[in-house]
Amino acid sequence: MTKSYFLMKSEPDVWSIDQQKRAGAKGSPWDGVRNYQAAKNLKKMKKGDQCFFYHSNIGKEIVGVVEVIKEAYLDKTDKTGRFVAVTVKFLDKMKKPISLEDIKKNKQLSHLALIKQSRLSVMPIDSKSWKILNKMGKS
DNA sequence: GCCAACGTTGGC
DNA sequence: GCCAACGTTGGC
Repeated sequence: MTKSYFLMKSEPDVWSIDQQKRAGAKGSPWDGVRNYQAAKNLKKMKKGDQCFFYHSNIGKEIVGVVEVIKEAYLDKTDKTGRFVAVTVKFLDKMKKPISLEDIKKNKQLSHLALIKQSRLSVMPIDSKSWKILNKMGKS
């Protein structure tokens, strides 16, 4: 089974990596997504897939990694019943957060939707970029 | 706080 | 089904 990788954005004001950490092994729902493209990406997630946790607006950096523990289900916070949520649990925090600035500087990462489509909040990350970013977050 | 980019809504 | 108006996201 090969894992897929993603990146999810959250405003730390609303939901931060530290809150995710406090949620512990039970994890917590990643809900509130109201965009079809993002929802499509949520539906692609399988148990065991990993996602970068990105702080938007404040920080603008990848701050950690979470793991999908429950695959897409109807988002209870969505009255229209059109959108889905997944459940994720905290895995790791970056030794060094990876700033958007640094990601932009890396030519190997210039194809990422994070840069090209700034408004998309859930996006796939290819395994090569995943490795590069993980490396960046360690040093 | 501003505004560009872009997604959604609703009138026709 | 088109598109103008409007709303939201997120970088700066």
